Amino acid sequence: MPELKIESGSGMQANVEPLQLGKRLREIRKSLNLTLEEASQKTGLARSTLSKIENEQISPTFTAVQKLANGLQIDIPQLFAKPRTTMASGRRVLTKSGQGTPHPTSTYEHELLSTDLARKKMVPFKTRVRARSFDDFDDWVRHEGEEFLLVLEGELALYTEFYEPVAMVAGDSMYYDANMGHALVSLSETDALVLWIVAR
Amino acid sequence: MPELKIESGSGMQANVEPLQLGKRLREIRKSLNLTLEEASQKTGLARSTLSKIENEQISPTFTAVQKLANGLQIDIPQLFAKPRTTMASGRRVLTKSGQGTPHPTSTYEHELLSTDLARKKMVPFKTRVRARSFDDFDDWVRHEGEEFLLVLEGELALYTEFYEPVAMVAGDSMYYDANMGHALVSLSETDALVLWIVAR
DNA sequence: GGGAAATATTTCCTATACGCTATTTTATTG
DNA sequence: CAATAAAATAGCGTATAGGAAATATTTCCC
Repeated sequence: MPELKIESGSGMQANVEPLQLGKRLREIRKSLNLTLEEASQKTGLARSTLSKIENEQISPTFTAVQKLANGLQIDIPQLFAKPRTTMASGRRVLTKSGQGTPHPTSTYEHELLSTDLARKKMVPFKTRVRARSFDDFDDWVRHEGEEFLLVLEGELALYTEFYEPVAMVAGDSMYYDANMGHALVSLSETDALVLWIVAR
Repeated sequence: MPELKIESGSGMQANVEPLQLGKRLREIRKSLNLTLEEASQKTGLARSTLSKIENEQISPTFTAVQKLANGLQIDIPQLFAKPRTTMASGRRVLTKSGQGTPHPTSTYEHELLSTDLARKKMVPFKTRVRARSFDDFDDWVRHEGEEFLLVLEGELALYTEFYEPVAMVAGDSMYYDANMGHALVSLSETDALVLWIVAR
């Protein structure tokens, strides 16, 4: 399959230079290896209509754009946005079980599940919360961003600033604003295991 | 690769819900303290046209949208983007095991682990990949953002566009750019269970 | 509340987007 | 290279977006 090409010279404001929607759409369709006929099936728009849009012979209505976005699985802001410079396209990092980068602290034992994290949107950990860790709990953790956690093993309590603490068992998950003070303590005799993801 | 058509209601897609462009535009115009007449002057579109667009009586062409964006000094991606306002400080959402919002498709069974997801940075799923789902695999999934996944149960293969497929077992995790085509298939006789997080 | 000014909506006409079918162009195969 | 298939484009009728002016609605005085 062909490489997804990314425009380089698009200005940041859409009004500065007139965003070549048709060209963009053609590139996307090509990168998906679709013919006009196939794209037509997926989007519900006629072959000829797609052709005209791509050749900038007509200016699609917003409903047409919606059908396009839905059918080709592209989201609309992305369609109009200037190309972002993120992680190089085609990158992936596999972490085999237990092979993450260790990161121990007194209460927790973090295992970083993805390297090269500077440019990423999320930072995934697998964290072992030591048994009976309540004594070590003195102050809230608090930082920018949002967190998601899923209990993999054991039982623990999540303390959060504006709420009562909540007990969690394997399978339970929590999503919260990391600016709100938070802390995890194990309730069980054995360690608890948690998947922990932080987004900036 | 075998034949199958693409699900349009996968829930990971950004544009499943209608997106009320007209309502949005009216809000913007009001917030700028502009009358239809003034907006008309700035955009070059007729009063009546603006009115119809705001009342969703017509679907503006892309050229009309460009004029609007130009005249009112808004950039187009922003116009279509969902409200990016971060979650109100101090918020949290607990999801007990098995109590997420179900979201079934032909190959996968998604359980959404956090409600009110539009404003969040991450969208967490727990996904059951049906046993022997290989036959259903037709085309890459591809969208804006980055994904992290952790295998909770079973064995499966992650196919990614620029690499060889990789086999994963419980405890293995993967971080990748979602613009790169990707697809998960189960290798085992039983279903596989995966934690899946998408960041925009 | 009545009247006038400001603002928004509706009407009607013209311009153009969209779909169907025909035609041209590009790719494939012997 | 010819013949054929596949894909993209063009032509034309119909549906709908866009603009000018008329009508309706709201706002603001007194």
